[in-house]
Amino acid sequence: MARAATTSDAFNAVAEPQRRRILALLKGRERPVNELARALRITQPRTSKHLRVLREVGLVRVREAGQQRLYGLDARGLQPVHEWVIGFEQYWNENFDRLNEYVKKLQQKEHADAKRS
Amino acid sequence: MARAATTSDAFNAVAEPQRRRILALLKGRERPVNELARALRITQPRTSKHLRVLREVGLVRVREAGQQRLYGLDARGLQPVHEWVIGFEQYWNENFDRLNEYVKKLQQKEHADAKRS
DNA sequence: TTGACATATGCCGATATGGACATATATTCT
DNA sequence: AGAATATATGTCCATATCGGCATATGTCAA
Repeated sequence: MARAATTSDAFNAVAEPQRRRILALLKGRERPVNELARALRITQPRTSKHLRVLREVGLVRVREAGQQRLYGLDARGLQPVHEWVIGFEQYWNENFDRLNEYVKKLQQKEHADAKRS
Repeated sequence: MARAATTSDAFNAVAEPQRRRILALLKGRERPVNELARALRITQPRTSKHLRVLREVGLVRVREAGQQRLYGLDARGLQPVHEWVIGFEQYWNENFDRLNEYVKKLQQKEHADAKRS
């Protein structure tokens, strides 16, 4: 076997910094390829290829507009990512850590009390 | 230039399905490598390598426990991912779409009214 | 010390990528 | 039709994986 394809899902599409920047640029309004390329300061072919990946995983859609193609954001594909990561929220939450320690201390105290009696 | 390293940040670490599964298995309790390998049905070396990546980006921590090494979740590194994706929430939200259309219709109506008067 | 068990690494092979460049394709203008 | 503009693709290169396998390293038990 070999390396897994990174083009297959939103997680992988979004793992590429440039692609994240493209998505950010598409918030709110559509943009033609060249505008994106200029904004990102990368070549047009490269931009097109990143857009292709984003298109294939459904994170952007294209609309023909004369000579140019307007790319627009379709953020629905990001929901799975959000749902996955949200499943870990309680584990990075500071409050949770504190609660956790609090509970531990309570248990230790109980233990000590039990011994004493 | 060549392909960008995927080992460098949480986004990339999490782009790998097996690694996501490992993180999920570490919710709540620590686990030794072999247990993870068995649960994922992948070889031990492979498991160790994925754990190494996760360790390098700080998503897991290790604790020596005699012969074995217990891996535990450190989800704080997932916060950047969460924050990034949350920035797109309004764009995939159905309510937002509806509101959007509603506004458009209002504008059209206004336009029509203006013409009529 | 020797053996069993748990993990981490090194090496090799196959392949997917990201990037640069040249070029094909499509559309608009003159 | 021919030129200019906007995009998409194909090819080539260098490199970063992912996986399997063998093996080094470390720990505990007899």
